[in-house]
Amino acid sequence: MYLPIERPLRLPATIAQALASDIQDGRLKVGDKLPGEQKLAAAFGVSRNVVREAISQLRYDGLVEARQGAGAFVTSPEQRSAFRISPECFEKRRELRQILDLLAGVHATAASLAALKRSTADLARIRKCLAQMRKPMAEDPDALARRLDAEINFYNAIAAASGNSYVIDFILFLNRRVTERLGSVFQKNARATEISSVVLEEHEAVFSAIVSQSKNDAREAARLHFEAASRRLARRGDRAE
Amino acid sequence: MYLPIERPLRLPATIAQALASDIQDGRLKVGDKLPGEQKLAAAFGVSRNVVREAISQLRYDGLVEARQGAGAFVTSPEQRSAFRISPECFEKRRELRQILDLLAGVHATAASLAALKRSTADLARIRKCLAQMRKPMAEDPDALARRLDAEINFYNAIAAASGNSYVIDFILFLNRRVTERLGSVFQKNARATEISSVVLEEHEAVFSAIVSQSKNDAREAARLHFEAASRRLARRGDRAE
DNA sequence: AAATGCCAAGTTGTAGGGCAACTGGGCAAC
DNA sequence: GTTGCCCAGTTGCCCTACAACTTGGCATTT
Repeated sequence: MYLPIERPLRLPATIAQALASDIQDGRLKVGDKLPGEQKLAAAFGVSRNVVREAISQLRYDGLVEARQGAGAFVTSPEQRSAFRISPECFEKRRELRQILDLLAGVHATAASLAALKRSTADLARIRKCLAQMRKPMAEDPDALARRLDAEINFYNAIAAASGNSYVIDFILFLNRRVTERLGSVFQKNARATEISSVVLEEHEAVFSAIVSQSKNDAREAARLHFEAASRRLARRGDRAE
Repeated sequence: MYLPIERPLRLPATIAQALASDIQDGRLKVGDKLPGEQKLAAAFGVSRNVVREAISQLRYDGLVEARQGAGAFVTSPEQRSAFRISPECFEKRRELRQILDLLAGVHATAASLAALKRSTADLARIRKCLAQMRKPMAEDPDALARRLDAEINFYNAIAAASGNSYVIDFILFLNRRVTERLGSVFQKNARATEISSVVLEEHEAVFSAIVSQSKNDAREAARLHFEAASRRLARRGDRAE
């Protein structure tokens, strides 16, 4: 019933964010030297350990580079070692649409690869997810969640069949977050407990293309679904906001 | 002339990798509690601070979740908060091809969006990069590097014109690494100081589609270029390895 | 017996000190 | 001018201590 209460950010994370936004907003430029750990500790009023953990996170993302004996320096954007999408990015609907655009291309690739490489076991798993989506759902509070789960599983299964671990990880990484957020959007116009026949046809088109191993059709079908999803999100946005 | 010598990994990073691979390889399953920080410190023979920094990195990536007073627990893969591609992934040619497949889809999206939204200023920037690629290069040691730079800049400029910050970041994040690695592959058959007319035509097709604002053509042209690049890499692999 | 309140051990979070390893700049000797 | 050295400053690592918190068990109460 109740969600776990939101815990305040720890000190290292707070300081890491502060420093990261200093870099992002240009208050610290590429090549600049960060203040020493002792000075930062004094400035933020925390111990040096906390500052060290904060800088360790920045270094881990490749935002800064620490040279022992010299200091920590802001690195150029090209050498970041991670592509991070923080949870807040999913809040704004505009951001969400941009992420959906990015996802569309990756899902298209995944479907295309899956059409090429799918095993019969892959096919069985995907078919099972599709059957789950076709089935009408009971009208209980979890109906929407289960519907979204079914769609996630379907596309995760397709990604898994692609055999490309980077595509798999990327889709696994984004799918649940995006879908959870989409769910909260849909929930406002609370009537979407069932997958509309239009959407279902989009999914089935992807599946049948994978069955017949036609990679171009699969790519197009996946792309069309996610572009349509993006448009549907925009329309709901027009109505709701 | 000499490259800076390779520095050994710091202790926290080493321990973070050890723990991460324990999770990756299933020695620590989802929901498991990690050994306490003191025990880990004793086991690795380091101080608790080092262990803390290591766990801080894992937590930052969402691999584990630390609850004060309870312990650190392995989280499920879906809630990872970052998509990370470590530098080693670019070493193996097979991995590189998989990354190229992923990139193809994203670049296709970028080109498509760029065709829709490009301003005349965007167009000018992209055109300039294209001209840079057309120009024959002087035969000096840096020729290959400059050639690759020109191709990076071209596709970075297209990404920038897409207006989608996630697409931009993702492409900026991957392009340079992939291209550097491609460069070292090409360098072995040292003769690629100039962009072949075939490849140049692929680039020009992308550009002209963006000029004429035909998003479908742009998407296809970009996809075809990166798929062709992947095939070329595979062929070189056959010869060289 | 069941529910409640409380305590104690264990764990993570933060503080603050200290030393080793290293860097960069200035200075003296050559 | 070049070399070698020293020194202040910085990061990397270690140590101890305490605060904040969780968990499980025990005692108390109902």
